[in-house]
Amino acid sequence: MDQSIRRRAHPVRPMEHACAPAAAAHEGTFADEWINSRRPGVRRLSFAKARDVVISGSHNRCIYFNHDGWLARYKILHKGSRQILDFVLPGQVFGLPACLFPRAPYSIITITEASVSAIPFDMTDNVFDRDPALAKTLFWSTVQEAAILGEHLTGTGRRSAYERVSHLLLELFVRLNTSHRSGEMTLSIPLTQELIADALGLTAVHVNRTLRALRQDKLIKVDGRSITIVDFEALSRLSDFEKSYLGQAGRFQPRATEPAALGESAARAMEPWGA
Amino acid sequence: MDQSIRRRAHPVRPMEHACAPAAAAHEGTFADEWINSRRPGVRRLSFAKARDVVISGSHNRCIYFNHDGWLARYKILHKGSRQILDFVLPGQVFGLPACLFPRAPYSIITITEASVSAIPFDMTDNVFDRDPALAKTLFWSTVQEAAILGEHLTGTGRRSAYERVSHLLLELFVRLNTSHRSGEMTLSIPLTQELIADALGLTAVHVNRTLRALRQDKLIKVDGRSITIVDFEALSRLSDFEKSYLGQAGRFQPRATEPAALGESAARAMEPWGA
DNA sequence: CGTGGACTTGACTTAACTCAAGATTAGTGG
DNA sequence: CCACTAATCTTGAGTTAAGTCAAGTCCACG
Repeated sequence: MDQSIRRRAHPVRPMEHACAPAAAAHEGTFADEWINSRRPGVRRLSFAKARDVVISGSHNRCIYFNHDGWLARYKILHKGSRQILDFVLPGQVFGLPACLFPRAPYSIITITEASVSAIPFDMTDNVFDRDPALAKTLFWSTVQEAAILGEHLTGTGRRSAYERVSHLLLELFVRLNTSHRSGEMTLSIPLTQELIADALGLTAVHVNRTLRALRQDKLIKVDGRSITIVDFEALSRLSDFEKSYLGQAGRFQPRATEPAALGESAARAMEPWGA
Repeated sequence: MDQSIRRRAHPVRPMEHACAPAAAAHEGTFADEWINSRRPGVRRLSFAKARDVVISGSHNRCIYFNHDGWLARYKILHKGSRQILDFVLPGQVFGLPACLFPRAPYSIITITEASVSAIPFDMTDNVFDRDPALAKTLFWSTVQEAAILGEHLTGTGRRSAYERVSHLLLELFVRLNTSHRSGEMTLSIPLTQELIADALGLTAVHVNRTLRALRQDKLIKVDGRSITIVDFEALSRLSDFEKSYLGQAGRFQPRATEPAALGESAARAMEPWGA
């Protein structure tokens, strides 16, 4: 049966996708404290939906920590088409290349409302010596980013639309850590079909048809902006999904509002360096 | 011929080298000395053409420094198709993810004969403290890799075949530093049309037709394996080429056999950290 | 000097795109 | 809370860029 015409039981608002209730701006989360303890001068910022945080071609003096929103790294070509390189999920660091290169190689836009910490960053003041923990985190996040980009490149280069959409859903599923909640195979994502299309190098129209096909093949269910993975195994097989490229965690911190989890996850993020 | 069979023909010779006894060539170049002075235990290895140096899914205990060959990072999908993520040029470091992840996210194969240095690498022994220079180099090379992957992703996702081929040629031109030699717009590349196709997410047949079109449009000239850029400006414009994503150098070291150049370039590679 | 790899080209197919028009849904102000 | 508007989603019909299949040619090299 066609899931798309089912009425949604619960209206979904953007912030609810974002893994955390919107914290009051001044009410510092644990992540704030952690960051502040190492880097004075950190500012907390709130962005509305669809705001550019980093603009391609410009130079930045901050890197950012995303607390609770979704963002997208993207490029625009002269013909006007957009390629989304990757989505930035809660707990991820972003904006590093805009600091390292004289001109940021891509823009970063908010997909939902987002509150982020802007962390002053200057490579010339020898971060590697002064703050090795930060350096390691940045290193690790860059390594992860490269792995994800490689996987996305493989997708746009060699996978069919059907495979690409499947792969993206599985990737998001794993990165959102939903796996914990055992049987729960439903993910709530704030992505429009157009965003999905731009991430996969397809058109929105074709993503629509592809989702329909996946529904009809009983591999997924769609209910508004929430998607249920019906047959994880089949999707993995058909799309060559192998989650190891996502690393242990896939992100730096699972919940902005769960101090314990942060500590745990930060430790895990550092693990490769024996921290 | 059936493609899946042809693809399977990629020689896969598990290396007995993995940080094992040095194979050959004791005449160390300057690069050797430089690397050795910081990392004892470095071994010089020689690879024939079409040998896998890193195999997807395996774990490594070495990173590699490429002295003089060309290599390609690639993935194979279950249908047998191959996506080349990027080419490794002389002077580049590679193989880091195979050390950091339990399973290497991609394979790396030699395109030409190549002599490389295998550098024992263990994240758990706190490289960041013990050898900050190496850490910085690895960081920088990863940042560069991510930028290049992002550009390639944009290509396969949103550019036409015509644009992709143009863009690749310009990228290689810039990365090979040929720009120095003023008017000289000819580059000699060891790539078959099949390799180009696999890097761009196209078929070899279509790359062939595309090159013909570029020739007919008087944008390039092709003479065997050497290609001349006839109209750099036009190619840049049509393919949205903007070289800044390649960073200053694009690589760590221009020539393994040019000590002076190495020092110069290594310094430039470190520059972002004020080294 | 012949054999396999790389390159060419033609004829045909197809996955994905484009255009277009409705149907739903979400967001806004009154 | 409703009405209005703008996104977003959906589907059909026709187009096209790129793929597939096939049959050569041109070599480099053992």
